[in-house]
Amino acid sequence: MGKEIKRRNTKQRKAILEELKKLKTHPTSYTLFRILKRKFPKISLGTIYRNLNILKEEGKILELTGGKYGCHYDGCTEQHYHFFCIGCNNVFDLEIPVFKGLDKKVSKKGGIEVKYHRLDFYGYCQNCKKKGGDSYG
Amino acid sequence: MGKEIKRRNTKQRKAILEELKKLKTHPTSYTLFRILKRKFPKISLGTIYRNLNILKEEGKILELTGGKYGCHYDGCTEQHYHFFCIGCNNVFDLEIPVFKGLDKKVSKKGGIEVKYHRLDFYGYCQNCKKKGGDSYG
DNA sequence: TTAATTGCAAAACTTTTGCAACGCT
DNA sequence: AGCGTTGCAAAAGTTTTGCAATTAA
Repeated sequence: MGKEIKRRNTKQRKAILEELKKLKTHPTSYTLFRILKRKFPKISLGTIYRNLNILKEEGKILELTGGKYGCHYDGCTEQHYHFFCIGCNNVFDLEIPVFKGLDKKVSKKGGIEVKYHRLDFYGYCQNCKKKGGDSYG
Repeated sequence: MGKEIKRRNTKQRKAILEELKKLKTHPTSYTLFRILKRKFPKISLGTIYRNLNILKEEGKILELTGGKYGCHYDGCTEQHYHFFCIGCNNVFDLEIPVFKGLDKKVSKKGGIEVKYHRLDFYGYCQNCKKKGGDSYG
């Protein structure tokens, strides 16, 4: 409806999206900032945040709200589920089938309008499992 | 292991837990702060945060990391799933059966150690559905 | 050319923390 | 009495924003 903004394809925005598509360990905004600084030494956190919000709005990336601070970002927008390692704080994609039809079922049962769902698993990744044993709790 | 701390049962902590058990719309820390201020006009946000962390550590409440800012808190620690209304920002419990055994299955398949999972639904609640129609998108 | 974007700095917001006074046990 | 807890204020961490300069189209 309102004012359409004509986006430009800046080097910075391109690089952020590219990095997100490449990385398997979905980084936080700050991690992304440190990575991008290698290529753009003067890049600012403001630019990172602005572009993450734009890319999210355009549906090109996913925002994963896993921890208390700092969302993690995912360059793959196909629906899939995630595993959050509580040892190393990394986030991994899981290759388990998506529950299709679940949203509709829940909508009907609850009298609500479910748009999407998110299924997150928490625990220790292969690496942290090896290192920590069960001292982790 | 280390130093066991002997907790005291203060009025403030008791009231916070009580409020959380009572409310169906799981509040954020700040909402809780405003509610508790009615009973304790001088209560501070620091007290809210400290107690939420203690209660969480004691396993008496659940921390729901739904939005970018501000976790929501739930006074019920039985495993269950949640619905986040993207209209009014409230969070509701869902009464759908829990996927038992899912954690084990995913652990095996992924070579990881899943401790628990979280299933969140997003959309419009009964109220917001009525008000907004599909202008919400 | 021109309007979106950047880098920078400051502001806004959430959460934590140091400390003296207070209050459970 | 002893020490965990509170309220307050300041600090730390995350995210947004105003603005002049830059840059993609």
